[in-house]
Amino acid sequence: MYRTKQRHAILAVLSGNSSHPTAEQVYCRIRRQIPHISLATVYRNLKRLAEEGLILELSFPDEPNHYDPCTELHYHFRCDLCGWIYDLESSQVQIAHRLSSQGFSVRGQQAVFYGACASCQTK
Amino acid sequence: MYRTKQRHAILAVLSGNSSHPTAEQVYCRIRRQIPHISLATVYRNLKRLAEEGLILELSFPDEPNHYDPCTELHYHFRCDLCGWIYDLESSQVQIAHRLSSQGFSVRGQQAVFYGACASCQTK
DNA sequence: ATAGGTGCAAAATATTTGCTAGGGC
DNA sequence: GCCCTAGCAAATATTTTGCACCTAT
Repeated sequence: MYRTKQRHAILAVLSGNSSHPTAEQVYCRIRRQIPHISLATVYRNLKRLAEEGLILELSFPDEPNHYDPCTELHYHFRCDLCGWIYDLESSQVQIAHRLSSQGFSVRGQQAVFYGACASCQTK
Repeated sequence: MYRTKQRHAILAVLSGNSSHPTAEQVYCRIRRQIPHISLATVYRNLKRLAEEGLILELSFPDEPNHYDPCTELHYHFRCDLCGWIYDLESSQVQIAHRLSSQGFSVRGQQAVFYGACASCQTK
C-alpha cells in the first residue's frame, strides 16, 4: 500500500490528540509541515482511512464530519455551546443518567451501527 | 404557535411510517397533497421540529440527514448496501453481538449524546 | 516503469437564507 | 392588522471529482 507523507501526517494529527478534528482542522495543522498540501487530499485520505477502518467518521447535524482515531465502540457527548466532543465510557449502561449527575445537560442522543443487513448479504 | 398545513403534513408523513426519510423524501411524499410546497419549507420545518424536540435529526456519513419521529433513546442499524435504517431495542446492552447472531454484519458504530457540558452551563 | 496519489480547479450535493407575498390568529 | 411562515431563487457550506503531473515501489 502507498504510504505517502500526506497520509502519514494526517494519521499523526489524528492520533496525537483527542480533539476529534474536522477535515478543515486537520488541514490547518498539516499545513505547518506540508504547506502545499491540498484540502482535497485531506478529504480523500480521511475518507479512505475510514473505509479501511483505521479511523472513525463521525457525523453530526449542523456540523461538518469529525474524525476519531479510536475505532473501539464508545460514546460521545457533544456540547451545543462550545462544540467540544467528549469521549465517554462505553461500559456505562445508563449513560444519560450518569451524565446528568456529572453536570452535563442532555438534550438528545443517537446511536448508530453500520454494516450489511441480513437480506442484503444473501443477495 | 403557528400551525400551517405544511407543518402538519410533514409531521404526518414522519409519524405515519418507520422509514426514517430524508428531507427530499418527505418533500416527494408531501407534493402529492400540496403540489406547490417548497423544498426549503420542508427543510425549515424539519429543522424547527428537531429544535423543538418533536423529532430527531439523524446524521450519517455520506448521507443526507434522516428524520425520526421517535425521540426516545434508541439505536439504529444502517445497511451499507440497501441504505435501510432499522430501529433497534435500546434495552439490549451488547447490541453488536446480538446483531451478528441475527444476521447483521457490523462494520462500525457510533453513539452520540447532545446537550450542554458542565463548563458551558456555568458561563 | 508503472500504478496509484497529489494538487488545483471545477463540480456536485445538501442545506440555508433574503425577500416578497400570503395565511393564521 | 400584525406577525410568522411559505415559496422562490440565490447563496453558502461541505465534500467529491477530473485531469495533468509527480512519487513510491
